[in-house]
Amino acid sequence: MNPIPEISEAEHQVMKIVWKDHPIPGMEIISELMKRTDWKPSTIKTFITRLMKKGALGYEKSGRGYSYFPLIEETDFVKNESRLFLKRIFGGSLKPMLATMVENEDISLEDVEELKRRILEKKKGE
Amino acid sequence: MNPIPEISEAEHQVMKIVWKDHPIPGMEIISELMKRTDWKPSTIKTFITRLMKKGALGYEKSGRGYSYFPLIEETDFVKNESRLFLKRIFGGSLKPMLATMVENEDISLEDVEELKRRILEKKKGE
DNA sequence: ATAAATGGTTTACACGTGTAGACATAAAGA
DNA sequence: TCTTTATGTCTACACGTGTAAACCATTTAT
Repeated sequence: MNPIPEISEAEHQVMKIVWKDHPIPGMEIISELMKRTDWKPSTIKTFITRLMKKGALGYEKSGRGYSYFPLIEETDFVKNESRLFLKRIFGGSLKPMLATMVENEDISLEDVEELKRRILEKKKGE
Repeated sequence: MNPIPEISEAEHQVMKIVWKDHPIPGMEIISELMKRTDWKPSTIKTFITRLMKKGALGYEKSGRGYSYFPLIEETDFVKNESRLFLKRIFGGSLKPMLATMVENEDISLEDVEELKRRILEKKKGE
């Protein structure tokens, strides 16, 4: 996986649309985002341009304009952000992070059982 | 807990020093941070000032200058950042987040057992 | 009392980000 | 073909952040 570029919050909104469905025409990105936000079309265009400059989006001709597609995988992005968060707030150690999350968010015993299964699965594969 | 102000990455470094030991003289914050970073004293002073403006640090006279202490709890900050992260990257749901973390970071079965104990403890207290 | 040192306050500047208008170009309709 | 319309590019600006020098006040040593 290529190094993930820095993606700002607003840009992330754009990426989420593109990850969901691509290649997607610029026009559709805009109308999709205008449902959820009160950004003007020019604002969204700026974000798309910036994402292309950052190497996060690629494009291809389609109809009157372009269609866009992701150049970075959502899973890679999520993995990267998670690592950064873990490092930034918990010095990189998972345990205190899990403790905090469990302390403050809703989680059931079944969820933990599932987690256990996952870990077993993973260890088996190694 | 009062609403947590936005604290930038560099400012967070300052907060970590102050959380560890307070009230702490400005001078000590500076020498402590100069060990870990290559920030100039003026840079660190800027961060301290901004944190005071944001209501994250308080101060009291001590010796020739001031000593500083946190106005927000580290646990509140961590809780807040965790929520924001969860919301931003995982739409607020804990389960996919845990799955990702477990998938990509090292975690042992014992850790999960401990997690289970914690949850039981918490549920008991409710 | 003056000078030096120590630490706090003001000012500065570049870069990313949120925000968006103005401008250009190409396609489509009259 | 000429005008309208849709879509992409350029320019703009304020605010936060990283970065730091310059300046000022207060204490301490000479």
